[in-house]
Amino acid sequence: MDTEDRRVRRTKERLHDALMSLIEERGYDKITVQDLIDRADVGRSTFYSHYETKDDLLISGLHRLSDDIELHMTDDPSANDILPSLGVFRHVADHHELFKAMIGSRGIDLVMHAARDALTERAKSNIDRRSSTSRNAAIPADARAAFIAGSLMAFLTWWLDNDRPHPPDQMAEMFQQLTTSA
Amino acid sequence: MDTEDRRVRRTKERLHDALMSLIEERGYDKITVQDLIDRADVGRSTFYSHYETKDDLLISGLHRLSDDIELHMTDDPSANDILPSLGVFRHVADHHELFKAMIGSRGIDLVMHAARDALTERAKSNIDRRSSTSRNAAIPADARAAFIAGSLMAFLTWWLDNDRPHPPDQMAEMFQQLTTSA
Amino acid sequence: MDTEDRRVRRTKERLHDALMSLIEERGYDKITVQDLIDRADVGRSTFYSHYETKDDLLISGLHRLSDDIELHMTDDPSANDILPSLGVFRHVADHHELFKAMIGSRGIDLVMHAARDALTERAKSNIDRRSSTSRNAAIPADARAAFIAGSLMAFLTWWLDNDRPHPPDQMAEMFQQLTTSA
Amino acid sequence: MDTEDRRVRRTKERLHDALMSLIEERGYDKITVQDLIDRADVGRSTFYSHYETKDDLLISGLHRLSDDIELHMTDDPSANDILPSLGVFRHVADHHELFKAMIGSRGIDLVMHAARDALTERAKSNIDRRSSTSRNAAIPADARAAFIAGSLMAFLTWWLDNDRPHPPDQMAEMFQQLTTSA
DNA sequence: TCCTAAGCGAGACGGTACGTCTTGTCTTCCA
DNA sequence: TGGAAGACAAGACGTACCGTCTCGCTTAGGA
Repeated sequence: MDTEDRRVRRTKERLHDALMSLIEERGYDKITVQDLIDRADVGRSTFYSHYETKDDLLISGLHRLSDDIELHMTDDPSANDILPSLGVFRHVADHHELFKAMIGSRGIDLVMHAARDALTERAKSNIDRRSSTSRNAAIPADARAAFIAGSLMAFLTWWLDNDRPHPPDQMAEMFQQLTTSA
Repeated sequence: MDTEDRRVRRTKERLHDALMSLIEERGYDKITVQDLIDRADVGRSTFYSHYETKDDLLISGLHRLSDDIELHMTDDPSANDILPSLGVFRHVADHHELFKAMIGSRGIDLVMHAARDALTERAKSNIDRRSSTSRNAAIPADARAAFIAGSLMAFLTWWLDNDRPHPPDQMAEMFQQLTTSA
Repeated sequence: MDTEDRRVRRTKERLHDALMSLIEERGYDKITVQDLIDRADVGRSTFYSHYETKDDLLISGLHRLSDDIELHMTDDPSANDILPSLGVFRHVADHHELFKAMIGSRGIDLVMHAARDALTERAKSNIDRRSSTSRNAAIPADARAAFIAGSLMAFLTWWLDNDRPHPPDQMAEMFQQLTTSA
Repeated sequence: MDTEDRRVRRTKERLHDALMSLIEERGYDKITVQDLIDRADVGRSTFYSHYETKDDLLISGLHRLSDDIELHMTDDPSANDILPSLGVFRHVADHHELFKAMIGSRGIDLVMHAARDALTERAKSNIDRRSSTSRNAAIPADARAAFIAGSLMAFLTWWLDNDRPHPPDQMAEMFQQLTTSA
């Protein structure tokens, strides 16, 4: 994978760029594979040799983002929380046009699902680490993790739907407060 | 609506039945309008004269369910919670084959979205009623409601994904515990 | 087949017309299915619900022509020949632009093949009828028929390739002369 | 052409062998350039540097065959016929698997066309040689030649289609008989 | 009792996007 | 330096659904 042809890398790059710009222009659902390859100046079969579907292209793009989020997170002063949400709010704020454009489309579900899975996993490992010390749980760690991650997604969705009425740090603060009992 | 032709009602009935049985057989995504009308023994144009899309048929079916849920809810001893979740868990348990069959399909997102919206609204009004007495919120009622409803959906999803490892009343109990700080 | 939907008939009509006009415009090989349906103002799936391929459309069109040829043939004064060729030469002359446009394309082979098969069959039955009276053949009737029909096609091809240097009746005369020993 | 690189010759050799074996395996139409270069172990660009298309490769292979036929022909005792057909029937019999495999494919038309052209030319020159002595023709030499060559092809086709029911010498005899009046 | 309009089944249709396939060109790298 | 390897643009293909439409049939409910 790291010894990928330079041409291949450029092709993928162009496809991702095309996807992003098209999402902002007309929304994820209204994009066809033809649109993508026209914009990216790429052959149809080339597209299909790299990605299975439009969704595949979107998801594969998320991996890049998640690395980015990771950075935000490690900077997080509240790193001792189960889910250091500040990084997430910041990241979403940074790309809010993109997220806004995706709302209402089927694509947002894909993104949300992938994000929730990643966050759930992270929450799970944080809970496990902590549980070794404090034993209080009548509630399975899995369930707690799913709850926390899902809550964050819901909170995030509300935030975006309402055009981010509060800054990221306030959002993180509220989220922290709402989940102290978890 | 209540003066609806008897034939019309029967047609709709057959379409909903067809949808439900097909969902359990092969999952929501793999159903086409053609499948529906074949199964329901209904003409193509008849389908489109009643519903705009397959999604429309699904959503319209949810209204029946929500009435059903309402019943569960009013029976709920924990009716003084912001969201009386027990009824929801019970209802989902009652139809778990259906929900299981929808998981992974695009349809579940529609259902979840509709359900979350309904729950959010309910939570909102409960919070408002309560807030008039106790004034504690640095957190907007909207956000609280979205958080609560979203959390419930996430918790529900985890429950279904893991084949309902606990009975509804235990789930409701846990949910209650996790959201006391909200 | 004769109780065919009026709409269906019109659709087929338009497709055949489109094919013919496009053949004359740019030659059979350069026509795509998309061209056909654009010209005929017909949906892609409609095309495929009636015909399997472009070739299929062409061949199915030949049946109409063969009826036409049949007429020419029965008028033929030389109807006692094994193959009354005059009708064929006349028919080809009537549509020479079409045939000219097909020369060199893959389509001409389809047409020629179909025509040869039809003519072979006709020759065969004529020979059989005659053979009952005069028994002279060391050569199987099948072979004779194939020979006669193939010869006519070859003669026809030469005629077209050289821009019909002789009128149909002269051509028929020559053909008659060349095949007396058959 | 005769100073062709040894490597080049080997490459061409392998491509022709690949073509022949693939034709017998699955028929001409089902062969792609990719199949050919895989079988011949040759690079894609290498193929295109030597041949323009798959058809080109096929046709270029025919030249070898025609040399072979030429040998058969000169051996022919009936060399005073307009077309010494015995050599042709023998040659086809020698390669009947190949020809059988091509029947029904688009490739047979290419071969037939090329063969007919060669035979027509040969017939033409024979007729011209003879005509200087016997003057009988109301029929142009061109037309006669086309007729003879086309007849032979048709006869040949019938022979192959019916799995060569008679030996080559009998076929040549019949053909001779059918074309005495030409 | 008739008759007239709505509801309906059947299914043809135009249209859009899909994922596959093959072609011929072009680039890179190796022997 | 020529050929193998193979990525690529291009674009036709046949398939799958969609939502619209026309057509008769049937089946009440009002005249």
